[in-house]
Amino acid sequence: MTNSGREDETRARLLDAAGEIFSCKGFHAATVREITKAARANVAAIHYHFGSKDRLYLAALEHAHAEAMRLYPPELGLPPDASPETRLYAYVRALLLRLTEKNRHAWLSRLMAREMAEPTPQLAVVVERCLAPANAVLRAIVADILGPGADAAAVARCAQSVVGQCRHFVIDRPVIARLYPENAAEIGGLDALAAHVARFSLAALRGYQTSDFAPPQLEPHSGDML
Amino acid sequence: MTNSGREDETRARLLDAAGEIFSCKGFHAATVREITKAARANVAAIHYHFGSKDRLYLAALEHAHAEAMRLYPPELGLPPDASPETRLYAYVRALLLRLTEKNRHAWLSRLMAREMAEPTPQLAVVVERCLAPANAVLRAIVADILGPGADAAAVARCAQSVVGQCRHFVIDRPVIARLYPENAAEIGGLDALAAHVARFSLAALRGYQTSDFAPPQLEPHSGDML
DNA sequence: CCCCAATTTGAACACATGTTTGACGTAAGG
DNA sequence: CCTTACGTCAAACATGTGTTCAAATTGGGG
Repeated sequence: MTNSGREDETRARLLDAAGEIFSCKGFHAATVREITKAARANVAAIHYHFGSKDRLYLAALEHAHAEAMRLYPPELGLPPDASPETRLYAYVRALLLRLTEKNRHAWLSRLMAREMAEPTPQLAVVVERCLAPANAVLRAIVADILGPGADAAAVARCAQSVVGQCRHFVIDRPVIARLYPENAAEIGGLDALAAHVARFSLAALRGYQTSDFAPPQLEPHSGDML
Repeated sequence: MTNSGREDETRARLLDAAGEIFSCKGFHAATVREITKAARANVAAIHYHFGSKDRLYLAALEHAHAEAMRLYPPELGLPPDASPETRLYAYVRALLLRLTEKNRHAWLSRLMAREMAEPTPQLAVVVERCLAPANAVLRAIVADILGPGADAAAVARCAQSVVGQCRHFVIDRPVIARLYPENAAEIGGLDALAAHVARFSLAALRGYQTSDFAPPQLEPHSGDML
Protein backbone atom coordinates (compact mmCIF):
# COMPACT_ATOMS: atom_id res chain seq x y z
CA MET A 1 0.00 0.00 0.00
CA THR A 2 1.54 2.82 -0.28
CA ASN A 3 0.09 3.16 1.67
CA SER A 4 -2.90 1.63 2.81
CA GLY A 5 -5.92 1.25 0.74
CA ARG A 6 -4.33 2.79 -2.32
CA GLU A 7 -2.70 -0.39 -3.50
CA ASP A 8 -5.57 -1.76 -5.55
CA GLU A 9 -6.85 1.65 -6.49
CA THR A 10 -4.16 2.38 -9.04
CA ARG A 11 -4.58 -1.10 -10.42
CA ALA A 12 -8.27 -0.43 -10.92
CA ARG A 13 -7.57 2.97 -12.50
CA LEU A 14 -5.07 1.30 -14.81
CA LEU A 15 -7.68 -1.27 -15.81
CA ASP A 16 -10.28 1.37 -16.56
CA ALA A 17 -7.94 3.63 -18.48
CA ALA A 18 -6.56 0.69 -20.44
CA GLY A 19 -10.02 -0.45 -21.46
CA GLU A 20 -11.02 2.98 -22.62
CA ILE A 21 -7.85 3.74 -24.55
CA PHE A 22 -7.45 0.26 -26.02
CA SER A 23 -11.03 0.38 -27.27
CA CYS A 24 -10.59 3.81 -28.79
CA LYS A 25 -7.22 3.37 -30.51
CA GLY A 26 -6.56 -0.33 -30.75
CA PHE A 27 -3.83 -2.36 -29.15
CA HIS A 28 -0.89 -1.18 -31.19
CA ALA A 29 -1.82 2.48 -31.39
CA ALA A 30 -2.41 2.76 -27.67
CA THR A 31 0.77 3.50 -25.71
CA VAL A 32 1.50 2.59 -22.14
CA ARG A 33 2.47 6.17 -21.40
CA GLU A 34 -0.91 7.42 -22.54
CA ILE A 35 -2.66 4.82 -20.41
CA THR A 36 -0.61 5.57 -17.32
CA LYS A 37 -1.14 9.29 -17.82
CA ALA A 38 -4.91 8.79 -18.04
CA ALA A 39 -4.76 6.61 -14.95
CA ARG A 40 -2.60 9.17 -13.13
CA ALA A 41 0.02 6.52 -12.54
CA ASN A 42 3.64 5.87 -13.42
CA VAL A 43 4.77 3.93 -16.47
CA ALA A 44 6.35 1.30 -14.31
CA ALA A 45 3.04 0.66 -12.59
CA ILE A 46 1.90 -1.38 -15.59
CA HIS A 47 4.83 -3.71 -15.32
CA TYR A 48 4.45 -3.89 -11.58
CA HIS A 49 0.74 -4.73 -11.52
CA PHE A 50 0.32 -6.69 -14.76
CA GLY A 51 3.77 -7.62 -16.02
CA SER A 52 3.52 -6.27 -19.53
CA LYS A 53 1.33 -4.38 -21.96
CA ASP A 54 -0.01 -7.66 -23.37
CA ARG A 55 -1.11 -8.95 -20.00
CA LEU A 56 -2.69 -5.59 -19.22
CA TYR A 57 -4.67 -5.88 -22.45
CA LEU A 58 -5.83 -9.36 -21.56
CA ALA A 59 -6.84 -8.22 -18.08
CA ALA A 60 -8.76 -5.29 -19.53
CA LEU A 61 -10.66 -7.62 -21.85
CA GLU A 62 -11.64 -9.99 -19.07
CA HIS A 63 -12.68 -7.05 -16.95
CA ALA A 64 -14.83 -5.66 -19.77
CA HIS A 65 -16.41 -9.06 -20.32
CA ALA A 66 -17.31 -9.44 -16.69
CA GLU A 67 -18.76 -5.94 -16.51
CA ALA A 68 -20.84 -6.41 -19.67
CA MET A 69 -22.30 -9.67 -18.41
CA ARG A 70 -23.04 -8.12 -15.06
CA LEU A 71 -24.84 -5.12 -16.52
CA TYR A 72 -26.68 -6.86 -19.35
CA PRO A 73 -27.08 -10.56 -18.62
CA PRO A 74 -28.45 -12.75 -21.40
CA GLU A 75 -31.71 -13.23 -19.51
CA LEU A 76 -32.46 -9.54 -19.94
CA GLY A 77 -34.79 -9.50 -16.99
CA LEU A 78 -37.80 -10.50 -19.04
CA PRO A 79 -40.65 -12.59 -17.66
CA PRO A 80 -40.27 -16.16 -18.94
CA ASP A 81 -43.72 -16.09 -20.49
CA ALA A 82 -42.97 -13.15 -22.79
CA SER A 83 -43.83 -13.64 -26.45
CA PRO A 84 -41.02 -14.46 -28.90
CA GLU A 85 -41.60 -11.07 -30.53
CA THR A 86 -41.06 -9.25 -27.26
CA ARG A 87 -38.03 -11.37 -26.46
CA LEU A 88 -36.55 -10.62 -29.88
CA TYR A 89 -37.00 -6.89 -29.34
CA ALA A 90 -35.55 -7.11 -25.86
CA TYR A 91 -32.57 -9.10 -27.13
CA VAL A 92 -31.87 -6.63 -29.91
CA ARG A 93 -32.16 -3.71 -27.54
CA ALA A 94 -29.89 -5.29 -24.95
CA LEU A 95 -27.32 -6.09 -27.63
CA LEU A 96 -27.38 -2.52 -28.89
CA LEU A 97 -27.05 -1.31 -25.30
CA ARG A 98 -24.05 -3.54 -24.72
CA LEU A 99 -22.43 -2.34 -27.93
CA THR A 100 -22.97 1.35 -27.22
CA GLU A 101 -22.55 1.36 -23.47
CA LYS A 102 -21.40 4.84 -22.60
CA ASN A 103 -22.35 5.13 -19.00
CA ARG A 104 -19.50 3.98 -16.83
CA HIS A 105 -17.44 1.88 -19.19
CA ALA A 106 -17.90 3.34 -22.66
CA TRP A 107 -15.70 0.62 -24.09
CA LEU A 108 -17.29 -2.50 -22.68
CA SER A 109 -18.00 -4.35 -25.88
CA ARG A 110 -16.08 -2.27 -28.33
CA LEU A 111 -12.98 -4.15 -27.32
CA MET A 112 -14.61 -7.32 -28.54
CA ALA A 113 -15.62 -5.62 -31.75
CA ARG A 114 -12.06 -4.62 -32.39
CA GLU A 115 -10.89 -8.09 -31.58
CA MET A 116 -13.05 -9.52 -34.34
CA ALA A 117 -11.47 -7.30 -36.95
CA GLU A 118 -7.96 -8.11 -35.72
CA PRO A 119 -8.16 -11.30 -33.70
CA THR A 120 -5.46 -12.33 -31.27
CA PRO A 121 -5.21 -16.02 -30.42
CA GLN A 122 -5.57 -15.76 -26.65
CA LEU A 123 -8.60 -13.51 -26.79
CA ALA A 124 -10.61 -15.63 -29.18
CA VAL A 125 -11.32 -17.84 -26.22
CA VAL A 126 -12.61 -14.93 -24.18
CA VAL A 127 -14.82 -13.79 -27.03
CA GLU A 128 -16.10 -17.31 -27.38
CA ARG A 129 -17.02 -17.62 -23.72
CA CYS A 130 -18.74 -14.25 -23.88
CA LEU A 131 -20.70 -14.65 -27.09
CA ALA A 132 -21.71 -18.30 -27.06
CA PRO A 133 -24.26 -18.18 -24.19
CA ALA A 134 -25.93 -15.06 -25.51
CA ASN A 135 -26.08 -16.56 -28.98
CA ALA A 136 -27.82 -19.65 -27.68
CA VAL A 137 -30.53 -17.44 -26.22
CA LEU A 138 -30.96 -15.66 -29.53
CA ARG A 139 -31.17 -18.91 -31.46
CA ALA A 140 -33.92 -20.12 -29.16
CA ILE A 141 -35.90 -16.98 -29.87
CA VAL A 142 -35.32 -17.26 -33.61
CA ALA A 143 -36.28 -20.93 -33.61
CA ASP A 144 -39.52 -20.06 -31.81
CA ILE A 145 -40.48 -17.51 -34.45
CA LEU A 146 -39.37 -19.56 -37.42
CA GLY A 147 -41.43 -22.50 -36.26
CA PRO A 148 -40.70 -26.22 -36.12
CA GLY A 149 -39.99 -26.50 -39.84
CA ALA A 150 -36.65 -24.70 -39.62
CA ASP A 151 -33.42 -26.67 -39.47
CA ALA A 152 -30.44 -25.71 -37.35
CA ALA A 153 -28.56 -24.11 -40.24
CA ALA A 154 -31.45 -21.78 -41.05
CA VAL A 155 -31.79 -20.82 -37.39
CA ALA A 156 -28.08 -20.10 -37.14
CA ARG A 157 -28.00 -18.01 -40.29
CA CYS A 158 -31.06 -15.97 -39.27
CA ALA A 159 -29.63 -15.36 -35.82
CA GLN A 160 -26.44 -14.06 -37.37
CA SER A 161 -28.49 -11.82 -39.64
CA VAL A 162 -29.93 -10.21 -36.53
CA VAL A 163 -26.55 -9.85 -34.85
CA GLY A 164 -25.03 -8.50 -38.03
CA GLN A 165 -27.53 -5.69 -38.24
CA CYS A 166 -26.91 -4.61 -34.67
CA ARG A 167 -23.15 -4.72 -35.00
CA HIS A 168 -23.25 -2.79 -38.26
CA PHE A 169 -25.50 -0.01 -36.98
CA VAL A 170 -23.25 0.54 -33.98
CA ILE A 171 -19.75 -0.17 -35.20
CA ASP A 172 -20.06 1.35 -38.65
CA ARG A 173 -22.04 4.28 -37.32
CA PRO A 174 -19.47 6.88 -38.47
CA VAL A 175 -19.60 5.45 -41.97
CA ILE A 176 -23.39 5.41 -42.02
CA ALA A 177 -23.47 8.97 -40.79
CA ARG A 178 -21.21 10.01 -43.65
CA LEU A 179 -23.43 8.24 -46.15
CA TYR A 180 -26.36 10.46 -45.22
CA PRO A 181 -24.71 13.79 -44.47
CA GLU A 182 -27.81 15.85 -45.10
CA ASN A 183 -29.78 14.12 -42.40
CA ALA A 184 -27.43 12.21 -40.18
CA ALA A 185 -29.93 12.06 -37.37
CA GLU A 186 -32.33 10.36 -39.73
CA ILE A 187 -31.15 6.95 -38.67
CA GLY A 188 -32.34 7.67 -35.18
CA GLY A 189 -31.31 6.92 -31.65
CA LEU A 190 -30.87 3.61 -29.95
CA ASP A 191 -34.53 2.89 -29.32
CA ALA A 192 -35.45 3.74 -32.89
CA LEU A 193 -32.67 1.47 -34.12
CA ALA A 194 -33.82 -1.34 -31.87
CA ALA A 195 -37.37 -0.93 -33.13
CA HIS A 196 -36.20 -1.01 -36.74
CA VAL A 197 -33.97 -4.07 -36.35
CA ALA A 198 -36.71 -5.92 -34.48
CA ARG A 199 -39.34 -4.95 -37.05
CA PHE A 200 -37.09 -5.81 -40.00
CA SER A 201 -36.01 -9.13 -38.51
CA LEU A 202 -39.50 -10.08 -37.38
CA ALA A 203 -40.89 -9.57 -40.87
CA ALA A 204 -37.95 -11.54 -42.25
CA LEU A 205 -38.42 -14.47 -39.87
CA ARG A 206 -42.16 -14.63 -40.45
CA GLY A 207 -41.78 -14.78 -44.20
CA TYR A 208 -38.53 -16.75 -44.31
CA GLN A 209 -39.94 -20.26 -44.37
CA THR A 210 -42.76 -19.54 -46.80
CA SER A 211 -40.57 -17.48 -49.10
CA ASP A 212 -40.79 -18.29 -52.78
CA PHE A 213 -37.36 -16.82 -53.35
CA ALA A 214 -35.05 -18.81 -55.61
CA PRO A 215 -31.62 -17.36 -56.33
CA PRO A 216 -31.44 -16.48 -60.01
CA GLN A 217 -28.63 -17.82 -62.12
CA LEU A 218 -25.88 -15.26 -62.52
CA GLU A 219 -22.51 -15.43 -64.13
CA PRO A 220 -20.30 -17.46 -61.80
CA HIS A 221 -17.50 -15.74 -59.96
CA SER A 222 -13.99 -16.60 -60.96
CA GLY A 223 -12.41 -17.93 -57.80
CA ASP A 224 -13.92 -19.97 -55.03
CA MET A 225 -13.74 -18.17 -51.77
CA LEU A 226 -14.57 -18.39 -48.11
CA MET B 1 17.10 -2.71 -65.28
CA THR B 2 16.90 -0.38 -62.76
CA ASN B 3 16.06 2.13 -65.18
CA SER B 4 13.70 2.41 -67.99
CA GLY B 5 10.61 0.35 -67.76
CA ARG B 6 11.44 -0.99 -64.35
CA GLU B 7 10.88 2.28 -62.62
CA ASP B 8 7.11 1.84 -62.30
CA GLU B 9 7.39 -1.85 -61.61
CA THR B 10 8.75 -1.48 -58.10
CA ARG B 11 6.13 1.15 -57.46
CA ALA B 12 3.43 -1.34 -58.45
CA ARG B 13 5.00 -4.09 -56.34
CA LEU B 14 5.10 -1.68 -53.41
CA LEU B 15 1.42 -0.88 -53.91
CA ASP B 16 0.44 -4.53 -54.00
CA ALA B 17 2.53 -5.53 -51.01
CA ALA B 18 1.29 -2.53 -49.03
CA GLY B 19 -2.34 -3.39 -49.71
CA GLU B 20 -1.86 -6.98 -48.66
CA ILE B 21 0.10 -6.27 -45.50
CA PHE B 22 -1.94 -3.26 -44.44
CA SER B 23 -5.12 -5.29 -44.81
CA CYS B 24 -3.71 -8.18 -42.82
CA LYS B 25 -2.12 -6.32 -39.92
CA GLY B 26 -3.58 -2.82 -39.90
CA PHE B 27 -1.83 0.46 -40.44
CA HIS B 28 0.11 0.70 -37.21
CA ALA B 29 1.17 -2.94 -36.96
CA ALA B 30 2.43 -3.05 -40.53
CA THR B 31 6.02 -1.86 -40.88
CA VAL B 32 7.61 -0.30 -43.91
CA ARG B 33 10.45 -2.79 -43.72
CA GLU B 34 8.05 -5.70 -43.94
CA ILE B 35 6.33 -4.12 -46.92
CA THR B 36 9.54 -3.39 -48.76
CA LYS B 37 10.79 -6.89 -48.05
CA ALA B 38 7.60 -8.39 -49.49
CA ALA B 39 7.93 -6.09 -52.50
CA ARG B 40 11.61 -7.00 -52.93
CA ALA B 41 12.54 -3.34 -52.68
CA ASN B 42 14.59 -1.11 -50.43
CA VAL B 43 13.20 0.75 -47.45
CA ALA B 44 14.00 4.07 -49.05
CA ALA B 45 11.89 3.18 -52.08
CA ILE B 46 8.74 4.03 -50.13
CA HIS B 47 9.90 7.53 -49.46
CA TYR B 48 11.15 7.89 -53.01
CA HIS B 49 7.93 6.77 -54.71
CA PHE B 50 5.27 7.88 -52.23
CA GLY B 51 6.89 10.27 -49.77
CA SER B 52 5.87 8.60 -46.54
CA LYS B 53 4.14 5.61 -45.01
CA ASP B 54 0.90 7.59 -44.71
CA ARG B 55 0.85 8.52 -48.37
CA LEU B 56 1.64 4.94 -49.31
CA TYR B 57 -1.35 3.83 -47.26
CA LEU B 58 -3.57 6.36 -48.98
CA ALA B 59 -2.31 5.27 -52.39
CA ALA B 60 -2.92 1.62 -51.53
CA LEU B 61 -6.49 2.42 -50.50
CA GLU B 62 -7.23 4.30 -53.69
CA HIS B 63 -5.68 1.50 -55.68
CA ALA B 64 -7.84 -1.06 -53.89
CA HIS B 65 -10.92 1.05 -54.43
CA ALA B 66 -10.28 1.37 -58.14
CA GLU B 67 -9.65 -2.35 -58.50
CA ALA B 68 -12.80 -3.30 -56.58
CA MET B 69 -14.93 -0.99 -58.67
CA ARG B 70 -13.38 -2.32 -61.85
CA LEU B 71 -13.98 -5.96 -60.93
CA TYR B 72 -17.42 -5.58 -59.36
CA PRO B 73 -19.09 -2.40 -60.59
CA PRO B 74 -22.33 -1.32 -58.93
CA GLU B 75 -24.24 -2.09 -62.12
CA LEU B 76 -23.34 -5.75 -61.68
CA GLY B 77 -23.87 -6.46 -65.35
CA LEU B 78 -27.57 -7.01 -64.91
CA PRO B 79 -30.09 -6.21 -67.62
CA PRO B 80 -31.87 -2.96 -66.76
CA ASP B 81 -35.25 -4.68 -66.82
CA ALA B 82 -34.36 -7.19 -64.09
CA SER B 83 -36.84 -7.49 -61.24
CA PRO B 84 -36.04 -5.79 -57.92
CA GLU B 85 -35.73 -9.23 -56.35
CA THR B 86 -33.09 -10.29 -58.85
CA ARG B 87 -31.29 -6.98 -58.46
CA LEU B 88 -31.27 -7.37 -54.69
CA TYR B 89 -29.78 -10.84 -54.94
CA ALA B 90 -27.21 -9.64 -57.44
CA TYR B 91 -26.28 -6.69 -55.24
CA VAL B 92 -25.86 -8.88 -52.18
CA ARG B 93 -23.78 -11.37 -54.12
CA ALA B 94 -21.56 -8.68 -55.60
CA LEU B 95 -21.05 -7.11 -52.19
CA LEU B 96 -20.08 -10.46 -50.70
CA LEU B 97 -17.73 -11.02 -53.62
CA ARG B 98 -16.11 -7.65 -53.09
CA LEU B 99 -15.70 -8.34 -49.38
CA THR B 100 -14.19 -11.79 -49.85
CA GLU B 101 -12.20 -11.18 -53.00
CA LYS B 102 -9.33 -13.60 -52.88
CA ASN B 103 -8.36 -13.87 -56.49
CA ARG B 104 -5.73 -11.32 -57.34
CA HIS B 105 -6.03 -8.80 -54.56
CA ALA B 106 -7.20 -10.66 -51.49
CA TRP B 107 -7.31 -7.41 -49.58
CA LEU B 108 -9.42 -5.26 -51.85
CA SER B 109 -12.22 -4.41 -49.48
CA ARG B 110 -10.73 -5.60 -46.26
CA LEU B 111 -8.84 -2.36 -46.08
CA MET B 112 -12.13 -0.52 -46.01
CA ALA B 113 -13.46 -2.87 -43.38
CA ARG B 114 -10.49 -2.15 -41.16
CA GLU B 115 -10.87 1.54 -41.75
CA MET B 116 -14.37 1.48 -40.35
CA ALA B 117 -13.22 -0.07 -37.09
CA GLU B 118 -10.31 2.34 -36.76
CA PRO B 119 -11.03 5.33 -38.96
CA THR B 120 -8.33 7.73 -40.04
CA PRO B 121 -9.36 11.24 -41.01
CA GLN B 122 -7.95 11.38 -44.52
CA LEU B 123 -9.35 8.03 -45.56
CA ALA B 124 -12.91 8.69 -44.51
CA VAL B 125 -13.16 10.70 -47.71
CA VAL B 126 -11.98 7.78 -49.78
CA VAL B 127 -14.39 5.42 -48.09
CA GLU B 128 -17.15 7.91 -48.68
CA ARG B 129 -16.40 8.19 -52.39
CA CYS B 130 -16.30 4.42 -52.65
CA LEU B 131 -19.39 3.52 -50.69
CA ALA B 132 -21.79 6.31 -51.55
CA PRO B 133 -22.47 5.39 -55.20
CA ALA B 134 -22.98 1.73 -54.43
CA ASN B 135 -25.26 2.61 -51.55
CA ALA B 136 -27.42 4.75 -53.81
CA VAL B 137 -27.93 1.73 -56.05
CA LEU B 138 -28.94 -0.39 -53.09
CA ARG B 139 -31.36 2.21 -51.81
CA ALA B 140 -33.05 2.34 -55.20
CA ILE B 141 -33.54 -1.43 -55.10
CA VAL B 142 -34.84 -1.31 -51.53
CA ALA B 143 -37.21 1.54 -52.35
CA ASP B 144 -38.58 -0.45 -55.28
CA ILE B 145 -39.37 -3.44 -53.07
CA LEU B 146 -40.69 -1.42 -50.13
CA GLY B 147 -43.10 0.43 -52.40
CA PRO B 148 -44.11 4.08 -52.60
CA GLY B 149 -45.27 4.24 -48.99
CA ALA B 150 -41.76 4.12 -47.53
CA ASP B 151 -40.02 7.30 -46.45
CA ALA B 152 -36.33 7.99 -46.94
CA ALA B 153 -35.41 7.06 -43.39
CA ALA B 154 -37.01 3.63 -43.66
CA VAL B 155 -35.27 3.02 -46.98
CA ALA B 156 -31.93 4.04 -45.51
CA ARG B 157 -32.34 1.85 -42.44
CA CYS B 158 -33.40 -1.18 -44.47
CA ALA B 159 -30.50 -0.72 -46.87
CA GLN B 160 -28.10 -0.66 -43.94
CA SER B 161 -29.73 -3.81 -42.57
CA VAL B 162 -28.80 -5.55 -45.81
CA VAL B 163 -25.25 -4.21 -45.79
CA GLY B 164 -24.85 -5.09 -42.13
CA GLN B 165 -25.69 -8.72 -42.73
CA CYS B 166 -23.16 -9.02 -45.55
CA ARG B 167 -20.40 -7.32 -43.61
CA HIS B 168 -21.07 -9.44 -40.55
CA PHE B 169 -21.06 -12.77 -42.37
CA VAL B 170 -17.75 -11.95 -44.02
CA ILE B 171 -15.83 -9.92 -41.47
CA ASP B 172 -16.92 -11.77 -38.36
CA ARG B 173 -16.63 -15.14 -40.07
CA PRO B 174 -13.97 -16.42 -37.66
CA VAL B 175 -16.23 -15.58 -34.75
CA ILE B 176 -19.24 -17.22 -36.37
CA ALA B 177 -17.21 -20.30 -37.11
CA ARG B 178 -16.23 -20.54 -33.45
CA LEU B 179 -19.84 -20.21 -32.38
CA TYR B 180 -20.73 -23.39 -34.24
CA PRO B 181 -17.63 -25.53 -33.83
CA GLU B 182 -19.41 -28.83 -34.42
CA ASN B 183 -20.56 -27.87 -37.90
CA ALA B 184 -18.61 -24.85 -39.02
CA ALA B 185 -19.42 -25.53 -42.65
CA GLU B 186 -23.10 -25.32 -41.76
CA ILE B 187 -23.20 -21.65 -42.58
CA GLY B 188 -22.27 -22.41 -46.13
CA GLY B 189 -20.24 -20.91 -48.91
CA LEU B 190 -20.61 -17.60 -50.61
CA ASP B 191 -23.53 -18.51 -52.85
CA ALA B 192 -25.44 -20.04 -49.97
CA LEU B 193 -24.80 -16.93 -47.90
CA ALA B 194 -25.95 -14.68 -50.72
CA ALA B 195 -29.11 -16.74 -51.10
CA HIS B 196 -29.80 -16.54 -47.36
CA VAL B 197 -29.22 -12.80 -47.07
CA ALA B 198 -31.37 -12.13 -50.13
CA ARG B 199 -34.13 -14.42 -48.88
CA PHE B 200 -34.03 -12.99 -45.36
CA SER B 201 -33.97 -9.40 -46.58
CA LEU B 202 -36.64 -9.94 -49.21
CA ALA B 203 -39.03 -11.37 -46.65
CA ALA B 204 -38.20 -8.48 -44.35
CA LEU B 205 -38.79 -5.82 -47.00
CA ARG B 206 -42.06 -7.38 -48.14
CA GLY B 207 -43.45 -7.49 -44.62
CA TYR B 208 -41.81 -4.31 -43.32
CA GLN B 209 -44.49 -1.79 -44.27
CA THR B 210 -47.45 -3.94 -43.24
CA SER B 211 -45.82 -5.08 -40.02
CA ASP B 212 -47.95 -4.85 -36.91
CA PHE B 213 -44.87 -4.71 -34.73
CA ALA B 214 -44.91 -2.16 -31.93
CA PRO B 215 -41.92 -2.03 -29.62
CA PRO B 216 -43.00 -3.14 -26.16
CA GLN B 217 -42.30 -0.95 -23.19
CA LEU B 218 -39.19 -2.06 -21.36
CA GLU B 219 -37.31 -0.63 -18.46
CA PRO B 220 -35.46 2.40 -19.81
CA HIS B 221 -31.71 2.30 -20.03
CA SER B 222 -29.78 4.54 -17.72
CA GLY B 223 -27.78 6.79 -20.02
CA ASP B 224 -28.72 8.22 -23.37
CA MET B 225 -26.37 7.06 -26.02
CA LEU B 226 -25.55 7.30 -29.67
C1' DC C 1 33.42 6.64 -74.88
C1' DC C 2 31.70 9.49 -71.28
C1' DC C 3 28.24 12.05 -69.02
C1' DC C 4 23.69 12.48 -67.19
C1' DA C 5 19.36 11.83 -64.99
C1' DA C 6 16.73 8.48 -62.82
C1' DT C 7 16.57 4.74 -59.64
C1' DT C 8 18.17 1.73 -56.17
C1' DT C 9 20.90 0.74 -52.28
C1' DG C 10 23.02 0.24 -47.55
C1' DA C 11 23.84 2.74 -43.63
C1' DA C 12 22.73 6.02 -40.51
C1' DC C 13 19.63 9.28 -38.12
C1' DA C 14 16.13 10.96 -34.72
C1' DC C 15 12.52 9.50 -32.26
C1' DA C 16 9.00 6.80 -29.73
C1' DT C 17 8.07 2.66 -27.78
C1' DG C 18 7.92 -1.19 -23.99
C1' DT C 19 10.65 -2.44 -20.37
C1' DT C 20 13.85 -2.31 -16.46
C1' DT C 21 16.33 -0.37 -12.77
C1' DG C 22 17.36 1.61 -8.37
C1' DA C 23 16.09 5.01 -5.06
C1' DC C 24 12.36 7.10 -2.32
C1' DG C 25 8.30 7.18 0.79
C1' DT C 26 4.97 5.11 3.47
C1' DA C 27 2.95 2.12 6.77
C1' DA C 28 3.29 -2.18 9.97
C1' DG C 29 5.97 -5.15 13.41
C1' DG C 30 9.36 -5.83 16.86
C1' DC D 1 13.78 3.67 16.72
C1' DC D 2 15.07 0.28 13.40
C1' DT D 3 13.81 -3.07 10.12
C1' DT D 4 11.00 -4.80 6.63
C1' DA D 5 7.77 -5.06 2.88
C1' DC D 6 5.27 -2.88 -0.40
C1' DG D 7 3.96 0.61 -3.70
C1' DT D 8 5.50 4.55 -6.36
C1' DC D 9 8.40 7.39 -9.02
C1' DA D 10 11.93 9.45 -12.26
C1' DA D 11 15.42 8.17 -15.14
C1' DA D 12 17.64 5.27 -18.13
C1' DC D 13 17.88 1.20 -21.28
C1' DA D 14 17.34 -1.62 -25.49
C1' DT D 15 14.87 -2.03 -29.41
C1' DG D 16 12.19 -1.10 -33.45
C1' DT D 17 10.21 2.45 -35.99
C1' DG D 18 9.76 5.96 -40.05
C1' DT D 19 12.74 8.74 -42.36
C1' DT D 20 16.89 10.62 -44.61
C1' DC D 21 21.24 10.87 -47.00
C1' DA D 22 25.10 10.16 -49.98
C1' DA D 23 27.18 6.72 -52.75
C1' DA D 24 26.45 3.23 -56.22
C1' DT D 25 24.14 1.40 -60.27
C1' DT D 26 21.60 1.48 -64.44
C1' DG D 27 20.43 2.65 -69.22
C1' DG D 28 20.18 6.34 -72.73
C1' DG D 29 22.16 10.39 -75.46
C1' DG D 30 25.92 13.61 -77.00
